[in-house]
Amino acid sequence: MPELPEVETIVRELQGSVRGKEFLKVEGGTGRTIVPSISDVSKRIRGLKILDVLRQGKFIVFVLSGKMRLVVHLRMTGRLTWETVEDRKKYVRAAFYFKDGSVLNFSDVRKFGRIWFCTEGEYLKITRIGRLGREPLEMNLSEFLQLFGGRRGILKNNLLRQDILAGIGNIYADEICFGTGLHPSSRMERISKKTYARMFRAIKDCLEEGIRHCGVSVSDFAGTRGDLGKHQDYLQVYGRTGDKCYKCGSLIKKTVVAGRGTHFCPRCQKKN
DNA sequence: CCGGGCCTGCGG
DNA sequence: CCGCAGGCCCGG
Repeated sequence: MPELPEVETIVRELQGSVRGKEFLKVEGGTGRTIVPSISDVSKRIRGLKILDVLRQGKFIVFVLSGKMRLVVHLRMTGRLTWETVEDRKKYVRAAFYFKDGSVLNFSDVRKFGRIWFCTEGEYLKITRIGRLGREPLEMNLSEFLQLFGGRRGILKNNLLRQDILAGIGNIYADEICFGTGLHPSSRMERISKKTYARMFRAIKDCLEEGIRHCGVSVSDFAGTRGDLGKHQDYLQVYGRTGDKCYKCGSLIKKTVVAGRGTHFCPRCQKKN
């Protein structure tokens, strides 16, 4: 499940490899992976060049010539890999062919992933990037307090809301709660300003460390060259059910919060 | 705020 | 062989 650090890893790799490439065609199976249809996109994308690649939340945005955008969301099991990587051939849902002979594959086991081809004028609405909240790594403490300070409800639900903070998913939400020292089902309205300051640091630390280790590769994530991330070896709670907490030695527990599997240390993380 | 839908693989 | 894995959307 690619979240902000995993998507950032892919985007940084792409920035070093796809700028200036010119599209030839797009091939792939039918279905709803690509919007509009793959034949339509294939015709219209021919001759366009990639000017830049950037990340917005968990979206990957290719800035193309002709005022066009190609936007990718990997959702759960999506991957963008070069064809030279022997990567899940039977799950390739779209293959992007370039004039220089290279091919970028979008593979996706569960078919939740989406690709949009649209104009720069409509891409915010069509892809819902326009509804994203703030980028957590481009925020200072006072902005964070302004954003989170007056909120109500359950902590983890708020961390997962893309319209408040963009890019946090289930893994990093659990890690951020641990870093803050709060149980994921803590009530927002009872969190003190001091604790919010700790949460702000935890958000930055968890995401930046994830990027430094090129993401978490439990389940499906891999980079564009097929290489795996290393951050799974540094997680404090996610996926560590029954293992000892690195801080206090208690056994990590798992429950359900916000409808998702939720990992926490019963001693370090108290409900407020 | 919850739960179902979208999908498939895989673990219990 | 059921149900879990959890991205996002939608309806209630």
